[in-house]
Amino acid sequence: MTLEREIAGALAGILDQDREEIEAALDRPPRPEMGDIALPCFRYAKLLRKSPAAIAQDLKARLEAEVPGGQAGWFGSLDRIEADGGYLNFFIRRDYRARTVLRQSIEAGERPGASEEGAGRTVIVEYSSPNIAKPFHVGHGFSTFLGEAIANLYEYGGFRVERFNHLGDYGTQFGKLIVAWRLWGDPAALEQAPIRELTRIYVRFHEEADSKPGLEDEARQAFSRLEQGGEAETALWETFREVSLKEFNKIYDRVGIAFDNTNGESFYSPLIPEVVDQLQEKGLLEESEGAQVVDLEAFGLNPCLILKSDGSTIYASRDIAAALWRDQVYGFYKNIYVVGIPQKNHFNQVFAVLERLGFPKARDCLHVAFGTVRFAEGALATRTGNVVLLEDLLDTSVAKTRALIGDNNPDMDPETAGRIAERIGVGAVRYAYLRNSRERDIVFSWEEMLDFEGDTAPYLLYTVTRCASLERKAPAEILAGLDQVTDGQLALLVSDQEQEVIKEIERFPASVAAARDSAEPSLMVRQIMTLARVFNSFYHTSKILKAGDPDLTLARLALARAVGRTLVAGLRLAGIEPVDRM
RNA sequence: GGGCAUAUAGCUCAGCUGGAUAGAGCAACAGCCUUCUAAGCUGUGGGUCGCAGGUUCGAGUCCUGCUAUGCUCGCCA
Repeated sequence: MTLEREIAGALAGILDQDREEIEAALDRPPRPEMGDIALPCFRYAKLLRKSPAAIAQDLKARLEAEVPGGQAGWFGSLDRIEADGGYLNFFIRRDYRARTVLRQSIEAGERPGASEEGAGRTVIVEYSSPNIAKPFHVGHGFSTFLGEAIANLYEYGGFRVERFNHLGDYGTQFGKLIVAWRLWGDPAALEQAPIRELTRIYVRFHEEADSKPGLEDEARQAFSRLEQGGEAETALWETFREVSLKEFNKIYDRVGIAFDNTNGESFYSPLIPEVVDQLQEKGLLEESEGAQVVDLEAFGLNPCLILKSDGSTIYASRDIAAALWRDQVYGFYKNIYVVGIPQKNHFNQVFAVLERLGFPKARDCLHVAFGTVRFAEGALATRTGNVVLLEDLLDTSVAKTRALIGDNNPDMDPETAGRIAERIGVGAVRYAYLRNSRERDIVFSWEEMLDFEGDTAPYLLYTVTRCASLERKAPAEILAGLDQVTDGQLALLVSDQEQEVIKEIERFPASVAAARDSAEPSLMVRQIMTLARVFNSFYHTSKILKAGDPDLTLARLALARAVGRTLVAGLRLAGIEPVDRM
């Protein structure tokens, strides 16, 4: 039972109110010197016909009278209770917090905040999902890194996670590509730099299509033949898909992301007729302007187009078929789409059609939307070549890191330095995608992406290296006692700064759960940033190895170890690989 | 025009179900490396929380209207 619940229970008896309501009313004071748990008494003023301040005073007196101090129960974990204006403030004993929180952290080991609550349930996370034949640019980084973090968070909660890369490998754009290839394709260039060559002809297609409107029609016909299994078209499409995937995999390998399933849109296309049958059976399909649509007026949405007037499929039909297929094969608990905000309407329509179909898990399909990566001057655009490739961003970040290591740590051997630079450089970029709430746009700026000070991954990693360094430098006889640190030693950590660090260690599991449940890694990322800040502040004002008292040194080393493990766990969830020196 | 977002310090952003003096980072300025990694730490300045009403003991937070910006609205994905 939590302390909040105990307090709420005691207060409920005195106030003659519902315990759960009181527990919900409990708050955290804005500053540590005001206590740890607060009850605002304003709402009881009318009922009790007393001022909030008088109520707080009264509650304090009653609690102290009814539960004599020094007991072993929950009251014993409190240092004192104060009435401050209309607030009743509870102060937790510092020694109690130090030994309970750190003991728990020690027991959790490398996996603080991990749980098995998701055992037996499968979560599908669809993310990254680049378009074949198009460059993998910094815009794709958002879905890729956000999705990976969300997948990690679910795994950490004991869920079985299926990572889906829903490749954009179908649609009219491939008609365009086929037409363009036949007109201008250069096989040698495709061999050398496939995506560059495919982008080149794709861009050229759009340039020429402006003056030759017939090209667009040709492209639609080419796609139609592809969908009907035309041999020449299929062979070309397979080549495009294969060479593109090979290039994408270079990036995925580099950032340590491995998908369980790379079925693209093409995979689901053959499943659509069955969906169409089902829709027809239920009388949901209507003809409108030659196309087949599902009315969604009951959902406040426009009709969803299922089949175009030429009978070919569209992305909505593919997504509907995909959701049904995924449940058949995986029996998912949740089916999560990590896709940008602009597709909000599309997913609302898809989910609404699923619901009209009577699909029982329509509401377990979730669109986890995120903002747009753009330049200050405007959107990223493949067609005009106005893009920054993710690979170039990573290379630049790693190179800058490598130079910094050279300055700061000239003795490090080049191989180690290179390996560490790769982790830090990539981590810095990943962090930039995860630190803000996901629905915010990211205005791309080299300067901000390559900033390694303050609210950045290098700051977090630097803090980890400090913790690691302390253990490296600790005398062997002290280190030997670290695994057997006693409650009595831990209870020495009662300074303001030590307590702030301990509070943040305590908050970590809840921040992990909150980040997972709201598919918002920034909640956890920001929390470990706070932990790192309070630790660095402590580190600068307090001696650890030279604390003077061996017991205190041991306790502080235990604290540093707990900080290091918590930060490492959080960084890994964010997809950032830690380093132990830099 | 309909729908959905967003608006907080010079810049980038936090602010949990309404609660005590609105917080970080960057930038600016002033300090701190013979001492556990200075990619760090400490301090200073900087805010009519887009505007106007309303609800409430109490509003950055909830409601209404307005303004600005972004996204979206069947045969692209």
